[in-house]
Amino acid sequence: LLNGNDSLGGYSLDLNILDSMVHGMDSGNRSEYFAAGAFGLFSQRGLDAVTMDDIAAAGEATKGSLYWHYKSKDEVIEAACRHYYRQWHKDAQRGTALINDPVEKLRIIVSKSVRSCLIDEGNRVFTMEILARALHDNATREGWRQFFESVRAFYLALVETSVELGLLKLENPEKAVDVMLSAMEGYKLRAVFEPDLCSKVQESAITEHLLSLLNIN
Amino acid sequence: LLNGNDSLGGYSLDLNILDSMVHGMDSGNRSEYFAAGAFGLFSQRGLDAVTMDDIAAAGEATKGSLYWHYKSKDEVIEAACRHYYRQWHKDAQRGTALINDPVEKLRIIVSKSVRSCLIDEGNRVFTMEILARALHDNATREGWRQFFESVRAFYLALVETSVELGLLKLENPEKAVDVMLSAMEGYKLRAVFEPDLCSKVQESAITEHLLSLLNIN
Amino acid sequence: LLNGNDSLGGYSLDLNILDSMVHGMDSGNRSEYFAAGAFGLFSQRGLDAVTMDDIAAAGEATKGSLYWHYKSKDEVIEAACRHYYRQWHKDAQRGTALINDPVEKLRIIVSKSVRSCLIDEGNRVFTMEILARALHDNATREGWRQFFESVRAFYLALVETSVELGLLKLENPEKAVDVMLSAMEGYKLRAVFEPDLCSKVQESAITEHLLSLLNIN
Amino acid sequence: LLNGNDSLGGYSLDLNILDSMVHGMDSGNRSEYFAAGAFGLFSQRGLDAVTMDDIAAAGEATKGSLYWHYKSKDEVIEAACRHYYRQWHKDAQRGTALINDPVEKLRIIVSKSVRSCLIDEGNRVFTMEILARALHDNATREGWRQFFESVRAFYLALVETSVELGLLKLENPEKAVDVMLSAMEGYKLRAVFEPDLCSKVQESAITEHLLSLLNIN
DNA sequence: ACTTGCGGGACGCCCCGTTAAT
DNA sequence: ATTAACGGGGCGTCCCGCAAGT
Repeated sequence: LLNGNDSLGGYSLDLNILDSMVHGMDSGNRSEYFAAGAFGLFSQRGLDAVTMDDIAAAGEATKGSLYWHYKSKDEVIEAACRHYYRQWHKDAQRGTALINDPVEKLRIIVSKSVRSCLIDEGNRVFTMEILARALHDNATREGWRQFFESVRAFYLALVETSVELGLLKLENPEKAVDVMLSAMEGYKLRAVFEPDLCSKVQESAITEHLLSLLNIN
Repeated sequence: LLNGNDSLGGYSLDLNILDSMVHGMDSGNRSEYFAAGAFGLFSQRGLDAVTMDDIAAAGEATKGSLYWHYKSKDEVIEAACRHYYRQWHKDAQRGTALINDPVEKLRIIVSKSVRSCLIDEGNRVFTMEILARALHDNATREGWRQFFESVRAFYLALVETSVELGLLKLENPEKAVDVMLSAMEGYKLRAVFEPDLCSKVQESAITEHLLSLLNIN
Repeated sequence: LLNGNDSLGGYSLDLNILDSMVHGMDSGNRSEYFAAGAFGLFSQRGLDAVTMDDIAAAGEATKGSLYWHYKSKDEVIEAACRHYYRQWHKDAQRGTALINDPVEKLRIIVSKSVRSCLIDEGNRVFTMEILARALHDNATREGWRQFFESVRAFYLALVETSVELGLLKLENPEKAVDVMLSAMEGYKLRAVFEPDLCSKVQESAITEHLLSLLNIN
Repeated sequence: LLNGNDSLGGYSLDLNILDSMVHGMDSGNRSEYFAAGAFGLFSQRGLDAVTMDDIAAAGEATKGSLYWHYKSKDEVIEAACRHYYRQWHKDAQRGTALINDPVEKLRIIVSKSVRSCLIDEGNRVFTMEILARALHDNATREGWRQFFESVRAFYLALVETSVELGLLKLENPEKAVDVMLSAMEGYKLRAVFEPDLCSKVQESAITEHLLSLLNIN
């Protein structure tokens, strides 16, 4: 029988990082509050333009408190990243929890991803900031690499299940997922200087294009 | 008749920015020397990690001298961008000057672009830095937008000529170029955290993939 | 008759501070534990380089606990001083308790002092730290002054007793003690930058020199 | 024949560090002005209590300017030390330039040293601060060690010359100088908490005591 | 009595982009 | 074209309370 949870659970157990991304240990407490606020500021003004004082103020506290939770700005940035990663996985799982058909799941996930990664300006900006930082910071790069890998695995599992069940026809599922993800990143990058490309009007068009790369629709 | 220079000249006259990109006013003198050095430093260490002192030292001069040529760091960054833009266009024109077949031109340009924009790490890093800056700086964004537009126009002119001459079959040339460029940007973005994606080994594979999006080969 | 305790008791009753130095009220409890730990850290890293967190951690407790015992860093430093003062007096009394001959007592005390104040690096470093602090802090200065005065009185009592008993020949006992103590401080100060001066090899040479200033041996 | 300049010049050429102490390269310019001001502040308030802003203000400039001359507070402290070292040597040479008799020279130098190192409170305080710092900072320690060595050599040369000329009777000149210097340091240290010990009233008494250790008078 | 978690200002150093003087 | 000077913060850290638990 088709059981989405199983198929997902299968790899999610292997990738223990995903687990920590979904059920972060920081959730609920003050640290996460700071991280969420920092994420907001970072996505508005950029990593460098946000000071530790700003972050503290956004958390309605002072720097002294902030530095109790995180011992450096680097750690705050890292926490903001984890906040973002967790959000994506939470979103993905919330949206597909009740669905069984893997193709339908793919439709939902792609649609959600377009909305969250491309249309949502805050997320898009934050992502770009982090990637620019990743150019010169190993930890940031590695963090994003792992996140991206988990996303890729997420998609791949669904695609391969769909193919196995005969619901999808793809010669090379892995390559298809890669091309689709690259296309999404391409949109993201171009949106930096062509904001209209990722305006709400384009949402369905982009979604359909990405799905077509997975041979869906 | 098919005349590459004409077809290029056609729109290049319209886009007066392109002209300045190809025949930059700074060329040859001291300012351009600073800009080139700054470009090198920026692509190695990142925009913020490079100080005005570094740039001055790289140009074998002092900060005072640098400030005589450029009145702020912003202007130096802008100049480094122009340096990059010019380089691309010079490269593109040098490579296609003696070729008449537009499809062949496309092959060359795509191949060159892959090498220069994706394989070349310095350029790739600099591009990312600039795009991150463009997120919060209008001038930078506008500059890149114009550059990208000129690149797009460059490709489009060649594609449309090819189609008109029956050398290429494309239902929607504009969209094909867009998809191809998005794919290229996608590679660029993923290469940030997956360096192997743009290693020299992948050069031909990437080139072929991009050309296939233009229905070439 | 010769009674060491009497001669000592004589001034010790006048200087009630000495009493508290020998029978500290903090002894045994948690406060003293903190003070001893702080003393250790101070003599290794210096007063400023040690944070309240460090001291708390050294006492296997948290800062909150430390602040329950002492209400400021100043108080902790003061306590560390008392710890050091007490140690000296305990040491001096333990070493001479069973001896009756005041000259022999002097020999022992000088020898012990050399070992504890000059050869022992921890004590030497701590002393210097405290003296530097005393330059600008009245309380610290006054504390050290009283300690030094008690030490001086200790020596003087023994010297005067010896002279009275005809065991020692000194024209001006007070001056002799002063010169001897100054010489000891001189060694201490020079040892800061000439560590060999107070290495273990020099122990007996220094001791003999100091005793010779009291006309002993 | 007796030629003070020769005898002094003899070792001063050997100790090239002394030369740099007397004819400092910083003299006259702005850097030295900062150093002198810093020295003053340090000797009043202590090394830690003086901020870079204070030093800049004392030099009638801003922090930016100060940081142009010295790249860290450590360097400023080092410069203040050099300022002090130079001062001593200048003073010593100025005072003995026209004198030929080495014993007379010794009288003058000891007298001057008492006045400058012991009676002068600023110098005394600064010295103590530096020595406390030397406890944990190698560079400071080494600097002071070299200075002290140069002072010792200065005295020793005069003493040995005097002995050779039969003007002074000393079995072990080296030891005599050492004992005298230790005694001086002893006064210095005790003056921290017994200010009267180095009050102006005591000047001649101390001087005579120190000279007596060299068997003079 | 003693601990813990957390919060709060203050400020020091360092560095950087930028002008005057010259 | 250059040396010298200028302010303006940012990060990090520190010393210190406060509340609630045990």
